[in-house]
Amino acid sequence: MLELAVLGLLKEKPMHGYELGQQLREQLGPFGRFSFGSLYPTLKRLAREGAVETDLPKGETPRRKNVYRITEPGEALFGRLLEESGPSVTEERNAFMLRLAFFRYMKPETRQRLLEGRRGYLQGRLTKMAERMKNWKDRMDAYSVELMRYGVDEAEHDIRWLDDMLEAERRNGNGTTTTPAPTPEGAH
Amino acid sequence: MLELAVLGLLKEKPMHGYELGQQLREQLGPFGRFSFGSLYPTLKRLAREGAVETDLPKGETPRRKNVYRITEPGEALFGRLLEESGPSVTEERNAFMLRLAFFRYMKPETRQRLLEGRRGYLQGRLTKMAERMKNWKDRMDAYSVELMRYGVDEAEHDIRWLDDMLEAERRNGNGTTTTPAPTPEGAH
DNA sequence: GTTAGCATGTAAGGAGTTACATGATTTT
DNA sequence: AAAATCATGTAACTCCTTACATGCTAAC
Repeated sequence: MLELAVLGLLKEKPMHGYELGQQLREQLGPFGRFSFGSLYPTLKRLAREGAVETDLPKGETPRRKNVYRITEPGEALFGRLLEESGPSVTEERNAFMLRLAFFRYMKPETRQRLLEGRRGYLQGRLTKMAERMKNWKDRMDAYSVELMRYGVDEAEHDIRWLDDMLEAERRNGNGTTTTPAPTPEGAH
Repeated sequence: MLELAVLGLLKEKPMHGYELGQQLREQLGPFGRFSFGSLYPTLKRLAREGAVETDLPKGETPRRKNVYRITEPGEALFGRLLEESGPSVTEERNAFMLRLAFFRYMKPETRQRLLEGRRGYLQGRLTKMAERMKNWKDRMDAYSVELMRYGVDEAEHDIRWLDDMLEAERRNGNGTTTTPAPTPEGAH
């Protein structure tokens, strides 16, 4: 999570830790909040692994602004983290939203896979919730009902939203790159 | 988090671990997903601490359905966890939503405090995002823009939603009953 | 000249996951 | 009788937070 976010932000431009922390808050907003207590160790680890590097003279103890930039192995790692998306990515909102922030770096088919994956997950939740609403002999209190209603509304809203994004994906050359699959669907 | 959820669910009725797991998924839906790998140890810990109990003969090795029920110390703990809400509760959606699921157990003033707290937090985010949108000389790609738009829309939607709930709180006697009661079911 | 924010870091620990392991019961 | 799902549990581990500690730099 943090690793992916850090690498993604460093892809845009080299930054020092504190600035990265600010960018994390600004850009990802509520979808992924990290403290400096995890950010700095993550940067050091990535540096140790060679995924990022800083321009320190030699064995200098840096202090005051260590600017990191992503390396080629780091780019490769970023790519792997971005593509390797298990079910957690479609099921956890924050994980999905973080990926969305880096959609521009994805292959069109990965984007589509993710969008459809999340859509499917939400559709499934919606079905389950509808069932649950029907046989709500469950004496639910007003607040639980409200919580459930919120969940249903959000799922419906997000499905529409995902559909819009999927359509936009299709409009913007999806056929230019891969996806040779004919898939003879009827007219639109 | 899990502790609070478990105690809250056991307040409604005694359950065994597996059933608790199902209820967690059903009732809390996407706002808080827990695995059995954390649920069982949590139950054992709560039992050790005396917050929940099961009706085991003596030192029997249970296996197959251990029904737990909340104890008085457990109720007290639940109450404490519910009231002791730091900024994380207003800032983290899942934490807030979990509280909402147990709103009926809260004092009206706690409910109001929480609703207003979250409203304030969202309002603050909205202001920051608006600023950021204005000076978006930041060349943001379409996906990041979409992510930001989603965040703004959601915040605005949630603020309206919270306002509705706050008004409903005010309408329903703010000083009448301290517990709207979970429907006392006369059945056995 | 002192408060606020910038900048970096570490240690201890909390809270949960994944993966594994086992066996009973129900459904097909 | 096989497969699914019910039911419980443990061990190792991941990831991140909290709290602490330090010192610089800008603003008031």
